Amino acid sequence: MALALSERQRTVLITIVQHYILTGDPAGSRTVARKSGLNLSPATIRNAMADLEEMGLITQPHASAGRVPTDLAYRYYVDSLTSIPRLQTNDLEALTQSVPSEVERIESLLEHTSLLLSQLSQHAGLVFTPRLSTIVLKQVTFTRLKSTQVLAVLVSEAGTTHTKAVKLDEDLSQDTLTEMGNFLTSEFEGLSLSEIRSKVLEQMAEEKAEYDALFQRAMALYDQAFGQEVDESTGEVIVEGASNILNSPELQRDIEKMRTIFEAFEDKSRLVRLLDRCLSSEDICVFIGEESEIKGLDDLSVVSQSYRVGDRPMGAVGIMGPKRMEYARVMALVDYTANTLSRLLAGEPV
Amino acid sequence: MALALSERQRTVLITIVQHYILTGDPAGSRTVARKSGLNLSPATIRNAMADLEEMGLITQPHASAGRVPTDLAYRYYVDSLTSIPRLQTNDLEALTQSVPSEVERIESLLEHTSLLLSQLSQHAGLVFTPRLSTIVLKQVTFTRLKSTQVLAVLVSEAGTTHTKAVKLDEDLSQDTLTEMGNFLTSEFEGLSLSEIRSKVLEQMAEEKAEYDALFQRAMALYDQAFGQEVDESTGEVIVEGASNILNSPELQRDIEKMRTIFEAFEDKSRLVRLLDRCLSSEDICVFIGEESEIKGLDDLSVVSQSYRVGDRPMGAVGIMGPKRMEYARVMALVDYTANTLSRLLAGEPV
DNA sequence: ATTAGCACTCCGCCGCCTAGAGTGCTAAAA
DNA sequence: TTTTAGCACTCTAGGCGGCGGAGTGCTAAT
Repeated sequence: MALALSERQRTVLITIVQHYILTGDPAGSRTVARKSGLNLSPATIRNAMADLEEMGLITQPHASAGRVPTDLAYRYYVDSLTSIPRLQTNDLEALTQSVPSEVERIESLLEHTSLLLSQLSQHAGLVFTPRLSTIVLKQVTFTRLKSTQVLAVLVSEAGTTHTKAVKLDEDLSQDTLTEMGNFLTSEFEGLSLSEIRSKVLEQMAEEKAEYDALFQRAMALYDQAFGQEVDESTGEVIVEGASNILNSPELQRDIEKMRTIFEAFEDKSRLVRLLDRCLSSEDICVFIGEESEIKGLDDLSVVSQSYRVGDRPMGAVGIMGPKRMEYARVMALVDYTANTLSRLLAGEPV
Repeated sequence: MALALSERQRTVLITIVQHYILTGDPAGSRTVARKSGLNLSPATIRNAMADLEEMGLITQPHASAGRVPTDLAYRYYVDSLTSIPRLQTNDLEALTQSVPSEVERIESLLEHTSLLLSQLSQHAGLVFTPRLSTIVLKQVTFTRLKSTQVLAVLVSEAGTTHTKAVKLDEDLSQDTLTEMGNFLTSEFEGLSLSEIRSKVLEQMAEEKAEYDALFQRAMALYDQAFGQEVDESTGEVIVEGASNILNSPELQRDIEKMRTIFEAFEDKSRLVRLLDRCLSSEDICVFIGEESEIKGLDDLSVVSQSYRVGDRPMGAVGIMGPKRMEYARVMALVDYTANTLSRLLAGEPV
């Protein structure tokens, strides 16, 4: 539903939102009259504000306070930022300085990214790692830990590793295991794990005679290690700088709210759902308050953008902060970071 | 310095500590008189309390409140728990139920352990992972990611993996890399990374002719991947359930304190120092307030115990909570968990 | 050595008030 | 018709005073 606002209403609304974001104080008619640039008296502004209140865009925290934006107003405000603004030059500097010249360990890179986002935004940083099914296989190896205990190690094209210990019925030698790994690698390299998954299921069902026994057992072993995992794994969530939430004056009042927020941060499984909604879109995503549909996050907003390798989305980065955040700046930050990360992962120079 | 307390003073002190731990309220002479079991009037208790106050064991938050234990009193209290108490049966049940029957992924196991500790203790759970130098090598492999980009993967005897991407000057084939990995594995399996480190340095210095060129280059590659890392790596810290800190009424008052606590949680590098102090001792460690020597943790206590594989300590588990915590219960919890973890990692049944 | 009694102190709470901010309404001005 | 000035009204934050309760330290009696 497109909101039909008069030019004046629009200006007043934007002024209120900006004022509130900047100061944290409700905006009164006097303040809006001065700040808006409209050459109108407070009384006139009051009329416009009454309209906006009726439309559910603003409210007063108590009867004789100024007006505060509702979630709807934030939505309107964010939608009115037609394009993602440019990065502020100081942010740009800070970012380019912190970009590592080389990726030594992807896991660390993602953690670092989350931390960086939190530090620059002064909110909580957020990074979703790829879910297993999207990963492209590069190599599989099996390491014999104990008599019937084997560690399956999978290396992806991006350079991430994924392991799982497997218990065997029989005691296989390291040589046999190595051979199995080679088999699987040569057969499946370059395929995504979900593709492999279906191939494995298919071929194990057929039990084609063209494959020798070793390969059959290798596939069984692979399936034992990563089969289920592929379907279930949702990827991880890396949250850094959660303590920044404690900076929000409007949340400091209510310890109970604070607790539910922190619990929401720790409940990774729910956060993952946001990823899905963000991955499907090319554009940057902004979830305001209840839009995240996560209990406990209804006092926060989440800004996130997916990062890609090649054309397909791998995961997402973002920040979580109070609804009263500098959307323009944060969106620029998140967008730039996602792009940089994409390029780093692709091995391109940045 | 051993504190010389009369039997009565001792009883009064313990009573105050226990009362405060249980209720969070300062203990007055009336309360202590009733609770202590001593058949004395409040007035008599008051005398003893005056003595204790003079010794710096208790204070009053304000002039007409009861007494509150100082850090010194907690120390005395903890020291007086001569042996680690038995686990409460309900805790024991909860623990045995949550112990996984099989270890599929050590990283997940450690995370799970931290979470478990936090849930049972209602404080923040803490797990230190082994530092690189103590790890025993099982296998090394190199995976060729791009023309001159190689991923080094190291599998430990315990089943953990450690990776690092390395940039090469020349483009080596996967076959060559595999051979290099095999060389290194056969040469170094069963040695700790720090032992390997010195061997590598030594042999690279000598450049013995008895080793062929491939092996020389393999060692150089290994060194590039893990050489520095071994000396620097401090292991990781896994903190779960940090939000439990928000439950402490005595901390809720002071948001600023809360912030520094959360920041301390996020500053992993400092937490690691505690590990060292705990690893060197066989016994369970209790750091009360400033004893942790970590800025921001001076309002908390840390209880931790190392876990071992075989005889050598690998890392530690623990909890962080308000100084006013049930030390007896928490210590039992941490000790039991550390032992269980040790056994799980050793592959023994639990 | 222990205890009862007492005067004293201090916090937390309640009710009261005031100053300030902001509103909605109405009537006058543009 | 739109805008503005004026005004009465409402509500909050914050300061002030006055308790009641809890706990203490001291002294004198047991």
